[in-house]
Amino acid sequence: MKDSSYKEVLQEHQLRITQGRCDVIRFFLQSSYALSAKDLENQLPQYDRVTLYRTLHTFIEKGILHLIPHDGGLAYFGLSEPVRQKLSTPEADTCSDHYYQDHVHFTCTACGRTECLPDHMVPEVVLPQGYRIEEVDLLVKGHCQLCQE
Amino acid sequence: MKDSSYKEVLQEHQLRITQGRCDVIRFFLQSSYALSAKDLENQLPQYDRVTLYRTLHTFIEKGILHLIPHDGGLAYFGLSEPVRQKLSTPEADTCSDHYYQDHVHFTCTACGRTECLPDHMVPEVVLPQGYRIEEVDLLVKGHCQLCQE
DNA sequence: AATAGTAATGCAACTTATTTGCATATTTTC
DNA sequence: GAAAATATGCAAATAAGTTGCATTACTATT
Repeated sequence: MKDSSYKEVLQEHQLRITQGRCDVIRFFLQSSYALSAKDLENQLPQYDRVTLYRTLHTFIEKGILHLIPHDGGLAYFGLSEPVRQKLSTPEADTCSDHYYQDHVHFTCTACGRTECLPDHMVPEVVLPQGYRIEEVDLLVKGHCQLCQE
Repeated sequence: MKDSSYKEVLQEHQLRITQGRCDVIRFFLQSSYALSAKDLENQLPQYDRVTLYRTLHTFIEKGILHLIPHDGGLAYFGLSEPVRQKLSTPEADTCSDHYYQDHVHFTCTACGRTECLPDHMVPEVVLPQGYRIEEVDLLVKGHCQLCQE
């Protein structure tokens, strides 16, 4: 993966290109799991904690990352699917954020890791009159493939 | 609602009956929304923060409350459905925790409140081979009935 | 009803997560 | 390459949640 792809992602979102932001995106891209601020802190010790937090916020705002709902404690983040696709298959047309809002998140109660399961769409939800749905998250807990006894 | 009902709930879960625990249950029962530790702290200032945290943990362990996944840093809690039903309609048979694990949670992005929608069950989820599902949460975000413009 | 055993509470202090203000350094634009 | 705008780092603050320990309150039993 060339740095130029990261640059594109940042530029498309009106963000300045900095080493830190590229490193953060790279780290997310390389991870199959959702990451917390703590994870960034551990893996990118060359950057200040505060910078990492601010980068996370900026990326959430811009839609580069999404927040993954969880039971409390740490906040977890995942690369948004359009960005991951763009960076994984640079040839592909970015077709922006067409449908990929809602997918399944899986948290393993054994190893504690959370992953996005982008191939599993969330079934249609019907709510009572008067509710306007903006986003749906399906959170599954259990044991992942690696943690079966 | 008589205090005797709260007592029953506590007794059924092998917990000592204290004023604090009764007050916490009452507060959850009166609220249509999920509550955080902060909410308890504000509404029940006669109790120490630590006591409220411990009460929440105990109630989660015993199944009186359930944790509600959430985007932010705070943990949110809701009365578990069998308990709510028992306390709302004391005549009804408690038929314990038969099916009521998985329901829909709705968070309003305008007023910020989260509510349980116990009448909306979570649809069956199918994951790839090798995953063992233990629990499913469906989290919907949007505007609630009171927050339509 | 008194009591002994056990569990719950309050307080102080601690840890961990996250945020804010401000001075400095880095990007971008012209 | 200089000016304007934005990002970073540091220090310090706030906020959420936890732990240890002494004290108090509940419960089962006398």
